[in-house]
Amino acid sequence: MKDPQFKAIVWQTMAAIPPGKVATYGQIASLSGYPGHARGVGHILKKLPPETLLPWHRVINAKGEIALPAGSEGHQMQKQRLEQEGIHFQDDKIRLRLYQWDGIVSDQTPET
DNA sequence: GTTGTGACTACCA
DNA sequence: ATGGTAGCCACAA
Repeated sequence: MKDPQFKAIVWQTMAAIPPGKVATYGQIASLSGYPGHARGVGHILKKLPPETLLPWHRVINAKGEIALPAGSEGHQMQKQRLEQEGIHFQDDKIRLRLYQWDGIVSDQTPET
């Protein structure tokens, strides 16, 4: 679809992620009203300016890890920020995945 | 205009 | 459980 609002909505959804919690691209897309558009979200994040105030670091892939290439600038920063928010990592993978805010649905933890 | 690429996912083998 | 494939979208050339 060609919804010019897509980007804006994604931004809002992303901004709604509370500290200490993270969401996957797919969740962002779904919550934004566009299920299945995870990739679009990813691209939008990439397009975000470095000085953005959006909590882009709280967005991770479905595997529970940082989507950015390991070793890249963003990857390191994101990991650092997440740990700063109290999110525990385990071999570059997030252990706690809490998708739950504003009374919105929650996701189960794979593995557990 | 089409083609290719990418901070993704879900599904099937 | 791991690996390959197809579907999605936005953007650059």
